[in-house]
Amino acid sequence: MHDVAAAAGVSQATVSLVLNSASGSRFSEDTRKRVRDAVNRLGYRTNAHAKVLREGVAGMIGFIGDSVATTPFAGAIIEGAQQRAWEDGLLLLSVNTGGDRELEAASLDTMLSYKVAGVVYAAMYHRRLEVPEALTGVRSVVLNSQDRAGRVPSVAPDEVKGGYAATSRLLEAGHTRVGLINIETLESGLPAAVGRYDGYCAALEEAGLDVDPSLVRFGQGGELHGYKYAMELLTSNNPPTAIFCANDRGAWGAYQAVSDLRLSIPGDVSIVGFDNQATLAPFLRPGLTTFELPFVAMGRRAVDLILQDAEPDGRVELMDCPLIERNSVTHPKEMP
Amino acid sequence: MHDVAAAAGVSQATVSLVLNSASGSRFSEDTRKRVRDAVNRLGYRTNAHAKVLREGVAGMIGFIGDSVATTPFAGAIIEGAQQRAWEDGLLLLSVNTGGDRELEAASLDTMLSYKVAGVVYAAMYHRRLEVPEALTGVRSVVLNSQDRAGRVPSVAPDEVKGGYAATSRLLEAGHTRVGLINIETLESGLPAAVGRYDGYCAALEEAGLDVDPSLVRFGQGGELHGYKYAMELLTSNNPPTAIFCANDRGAWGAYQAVSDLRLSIPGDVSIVGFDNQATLAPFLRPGLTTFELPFVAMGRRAVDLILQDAEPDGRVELMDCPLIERNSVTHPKEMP
DNA sequence: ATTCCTTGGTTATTCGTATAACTTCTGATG
DNA sequence: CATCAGAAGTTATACGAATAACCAAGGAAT
Repeated sequence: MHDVAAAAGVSQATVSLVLNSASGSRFSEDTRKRVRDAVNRLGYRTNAHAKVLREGVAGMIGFIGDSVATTPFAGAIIEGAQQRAWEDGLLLLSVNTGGDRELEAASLDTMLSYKVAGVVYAAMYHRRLEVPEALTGVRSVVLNSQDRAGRVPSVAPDEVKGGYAATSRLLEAGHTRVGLINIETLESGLPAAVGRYDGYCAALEEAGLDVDPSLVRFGQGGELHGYKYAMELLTSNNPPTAIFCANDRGAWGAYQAVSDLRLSIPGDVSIVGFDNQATLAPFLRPGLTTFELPFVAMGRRAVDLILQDAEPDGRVELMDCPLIERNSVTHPKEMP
Repeated sequence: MHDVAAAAGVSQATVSLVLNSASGSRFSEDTRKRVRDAVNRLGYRTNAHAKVLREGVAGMIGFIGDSVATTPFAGAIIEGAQQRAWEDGLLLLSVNTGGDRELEAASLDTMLSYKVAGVVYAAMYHRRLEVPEALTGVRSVVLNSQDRAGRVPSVAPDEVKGGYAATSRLLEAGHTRVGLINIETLESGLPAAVGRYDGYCAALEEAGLDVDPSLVRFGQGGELHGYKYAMELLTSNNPPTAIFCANDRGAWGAYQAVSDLRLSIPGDVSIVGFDNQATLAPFLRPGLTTFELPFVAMGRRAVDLILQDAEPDGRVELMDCPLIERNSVTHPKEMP
């Protein structure tokens, strides 16, 4: 900046003021032009660190994820966060810890020494977690999970609403016997499992139907369990005409079971998935109707909260999972 | 740091020297202890910007990707880069541009103003690309692609070797009629298509076999083309006993074709894929034998080059694609 | 007794930017 | 004619750490 000043024949302060002050008429047009020319001629670029040193806060947001970047699933979360940050001219300082608490603490420490404007603490899958000690006192948001201690605001998918919407989609098509293949037991406490189940029950109840335990299965989220439980449900003596699979991988297993039983989707049985797994759901035949976890939106929202300097309370913000309509749902056979 | 100095009853310089100088005996043990105690008591954390301002270079590496984070595929690339960076205590300053050159230039500019130690320019898929103007003169590496102008060093997968290894795997199992379903035409110039094809030819040649054009197909990488071309190959009057699908999605299509023809894998036809797509290859029945793109290793290597201050030439470093053995390959039927 | 080394510090300066406070000049006004 | 008000800049300082250069005191060597 001193070089630019010298080249333009003005003082360093003038250069700074010309480059930064929005209030127009502080300097003569002539001077402003000389400064801008010198800047271009010399290829001057401001030193962000000097600026931060003076101002106290950097144009960066810390992003700590357990394995977000690697997960095919949740990579979009980082994308959303970064998009939103860039809208305010901020960059993301990111680290994937792979769950290593030591690395987590060390990298968080480094981030804080860089005076990040805030920290997003993102989890690969929706759960209740303990945020690191050093995060208290720092502007931060838990993403795709919830702070168990309830001190840091969280952004997470609305699992209940999702399960409700998925089940409703099938009920509205006219089904009255709707099976559920869940991803985990309720005892696991996994919000995705518990929430989607609750939504399933709520939708049935609202439609005046009872929850029939013989139509509900709890697996481990793999396609093997999807296959096994779909087989069980469809070969029972009073089979469902539709199945809500609480994740797409389970749905894939169900597809294989349906195929092995020489039945067809959606003609004989309608299926709704969950997750809208990019490398799976669109490629199944027929295309799987499913619900999308709003990763990009959640990433955006988390950064939003930081930029808006949200109250550091334990508020949990739940975001809608939009329906991705494809071709695996139709009305039940009996009804025209 | 001044506060710490005051609390410990020494000068700021002493604090700095005690905290940083490796050479032990500069100060008395007593003084050192007083300083360390004060640091802990006050919860002092160094201000990285002040340090950078003096030293001229930050403990950060810029990472610019076109869509790397979102791609289920290549997210691992960012993981590898970050791992390697952190081994030297550096953080990744990352941006996904989605291919927007303007955003790219702007974010690169911001990164440079943060005095990053170097910039990794990563592409979602392997191709030849133009690096941004501002990158010249900056320590940088092109990742998962190659600089067309040949000025920036590149790290990319060894497609030829991969194609060669995939084909060899089938030849070694005893197959002599090996089909190829490629992901693109050779005219596309796509290194993955051209390289894997070249490797295929080289392996056949080495085995003393001719390349039979009737066994080779060029698609667009989707499972639809995989299905179509596998159908063509397998219903021809002299069908192959094994197919090398140049990507896993194509292999998936081929699986469906095999299934529709009431044939079995690997009994009737062996299949090798490419990409080891995490959400696909392990879940096919039988598990797909395929090759992995070394994303983590490439990410690591790119940062490595930056940290080692590699010569800024157009060198291309090719990395091996390891074989992921599953169950889709066996010897041909005729041979016991 | 002077010089010289060692130990254990301190002082002063630098990095690049932002900005409060000051200066100088030119017209206009009472 | 004194003064007051903008316009157009400049000067000086602070942000926080690192480090070259300096200093003081105590012993050892000459």
